[in-house]
Amino acid sequence: MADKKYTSTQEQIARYAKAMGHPARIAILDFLAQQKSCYFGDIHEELPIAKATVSQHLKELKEAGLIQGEIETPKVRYCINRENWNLAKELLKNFFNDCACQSGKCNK
Amino acid sequence: MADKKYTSTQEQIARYAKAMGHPARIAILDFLAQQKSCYFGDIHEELPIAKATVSQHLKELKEAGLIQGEIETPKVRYCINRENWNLAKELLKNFFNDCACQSGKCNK
DNA sequence: AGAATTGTTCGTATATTTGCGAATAAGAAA
DNA sequence: TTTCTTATTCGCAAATATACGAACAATTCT
Repeated sequence: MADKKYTSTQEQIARYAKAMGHPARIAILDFLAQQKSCYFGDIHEELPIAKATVSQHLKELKEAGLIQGEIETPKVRYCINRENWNLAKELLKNFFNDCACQSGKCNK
Repeated sequence: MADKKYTSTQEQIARYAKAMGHPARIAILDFLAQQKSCYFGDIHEELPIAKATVSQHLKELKEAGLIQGEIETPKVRYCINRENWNLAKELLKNFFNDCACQSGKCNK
């Protein structure tokens, strides 16, 4: 059981999943996905948390690659990072589809 | 921005995502999905972590509903919880598909 | 009964996450 | 220049998560 590591695919899936592992971040992604607005202020208004916390969640999503932000003085515009969004989508789709459950071979 | 909450769908997606937010847990799900075996010992052999830690990860996956376990003395058999697995799959599929990116309306 | 096998639980240490208010930065407006 | 708006960063506290070895529990084997 020693010196085993995880595959890079497993690491990547876990990374995206972790970024999505908080309701506030899902709400942010939902909001950006709907294109209601891309500005920090509007995102903040949508959430029940302080702006410092919103900023932190945005940072995590950005570091995971799911969103990107650019300054549009005096505001900051965020949006879905399309490329990585689709990558995450694919990885998760395959992850779920590769289960034997799909072919009815799952015990129980 | 006060007294807003998250939708139950957002909470549920975040819950599944959080459970999947660690490489070890993805590896466990991969392993169970492939039906290579369902026994604790075999899962443990596959991972670079102590059995106490494996047990903990399994507990989290079980609490999130993604797997289930039953004693098969003297071993313990784990397997994917098919119903919730498919639910997670659907929720995530919709989550990713509902993005305006999909229709090419995503800015940038 | 005693020993071996299989996993879980306990106790503990360390690291990360979540959250907030206050302080800060940077450009726009007065 | 001072002030206002907008958002990030800092400093801190509290809660969770991650990981391990040792102790336990439950059953089987000798």
